[in-house]
Amino acid sequence: MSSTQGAHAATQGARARARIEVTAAIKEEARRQLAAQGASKLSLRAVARELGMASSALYRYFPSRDDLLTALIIDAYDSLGEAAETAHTQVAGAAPAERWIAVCAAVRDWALAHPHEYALIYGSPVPGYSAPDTTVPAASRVWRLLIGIVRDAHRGNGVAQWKLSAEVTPEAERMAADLAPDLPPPVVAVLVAAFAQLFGLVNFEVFGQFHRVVEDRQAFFRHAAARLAHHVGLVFPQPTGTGDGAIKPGS
Amino acid sequence: MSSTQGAHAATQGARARARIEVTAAIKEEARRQLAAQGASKLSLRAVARELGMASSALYRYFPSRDDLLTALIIDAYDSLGEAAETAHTQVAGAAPAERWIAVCAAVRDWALAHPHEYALIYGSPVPGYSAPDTTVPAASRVWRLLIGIVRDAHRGNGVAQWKLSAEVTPEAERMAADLAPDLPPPVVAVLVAAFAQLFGLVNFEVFGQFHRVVEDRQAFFRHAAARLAHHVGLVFPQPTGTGDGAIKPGS
DNA sequence: ACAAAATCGAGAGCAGTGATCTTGCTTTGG
DNA sequence: CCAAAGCAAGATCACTGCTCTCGATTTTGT
Repeated sequence: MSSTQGAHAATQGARARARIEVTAAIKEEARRQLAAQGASKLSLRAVARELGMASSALYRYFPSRDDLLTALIIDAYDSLGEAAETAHTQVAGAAPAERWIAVCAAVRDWALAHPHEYALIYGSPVPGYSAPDTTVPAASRVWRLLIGIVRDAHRGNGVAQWKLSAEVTPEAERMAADLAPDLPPPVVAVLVAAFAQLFGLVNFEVFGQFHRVVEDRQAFFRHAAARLAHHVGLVFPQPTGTGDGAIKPGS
Repeated sequence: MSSTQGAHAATQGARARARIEVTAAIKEEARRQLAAQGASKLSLRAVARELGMASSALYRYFPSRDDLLTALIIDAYDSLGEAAETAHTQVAGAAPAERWIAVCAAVRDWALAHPHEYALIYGSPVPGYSAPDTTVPAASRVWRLLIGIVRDAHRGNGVAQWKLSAEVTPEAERMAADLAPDLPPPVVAVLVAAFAQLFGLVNFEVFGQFHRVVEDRQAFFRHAAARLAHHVGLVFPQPTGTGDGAIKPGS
């Protein structure tokens, strides 16, 4: 039928190829409805209607509505991860603190551009259950990115001075062993917290909690992200001065 | 019918009294279903069924399902605010930093005890739109609490040393004028960010994002809340030492 | 190459949902 | 005491997720 019956379509029968095409079309339309009306109004029947097929036919591709949603969740994680990675590679040469901020800003930008998909992955889980383990690899891309930045800083000299009188708790050691065995446990603990706090900032902005509170949200976020970077120990290359960040809490 | 028909029920006719009783019963049953299955599975018909009334009768009390939800949202904000305030008064005499941590812990505890109600107010907005302005007063109770703590610290001597080379941005001045004119703008800016970051931590924990990452979440949260307190400038009364917090980033 | 097996699309149908409308009944208030 | 307003119930509409069956097509085994 279509003109795509070229020479390189030999991988498995034409039926398998049609299957992934239809699957992609379903996800595409679903994503459109998701972006338009949100996850709660995503309707299998409406997707089928828009695609000109019977609603029952959809169940050949996704066993249930929740399965469609988890597929969209994985895609959203990947989309966010890719956006973050792209932003990161574009500032690959910069200091770790700059890279940290760039990645944070990329996360924020993506979230603001795709609020409903963001809500799908970092808002409240839609029906009430948590996503299956298949989402884990896609979800950890941003994790890896930020951990890598701190690791680079730790190896190189962009590193923080962490004169840590901070106790090495057993929990911090556990997390460090799991996530980044080459980093000092207190740094890992702070990093994990910073990760959650980053998404707290994005959450408040995307979900309108900053309405009538913060106006220049771009600048506000940048400052907060910079403080977060400073918090995990990343220092900014200072043109003049002590080499410390702009904000210096404590005595 | 009930035994509550005492002498002080003279306020308005018995019909008005029945109305608020039925309204309360509806909200109670709705809250039960909400806690049991989450907001997406909250069904008007099921509530009516459980209450032994026709589904259409419910619309005399709540014009739509969303109106019921917003009523629950306001209640949830109030419940959280009350829990936080109770926790705060119980440590009224303590140092600001201790009180800060107590309030943060109360927020976390409440969220873990009422995950679905928490998701209603700090997760992604259920249908896709943000709650109307009627929720604002109830929502700001925790805000006021934390601002008050920092204000107390600023007035008293539990205060932070904020040797702020931090620039006073116009946005920070705006927020300070709106939220706490008596506080230095940079403190207000950091406070607002800390607020969002606090709920980022709670979000990750309630929504399972810390699964297989953080195990001893109680201790982890306490440390993070302490760092947040330190971040907004609150210092801990140190038995011995410099008077600084346990964690000292920067040079 | 041909039959058997797996896959697919469509339709009908079930149980459930939010919301509206009409019809009587009860309480209220002049 | 009787009209007016508030209330509950039933029927109904348009919609949802999901299951099942039944032909038609494709793939696969021999």
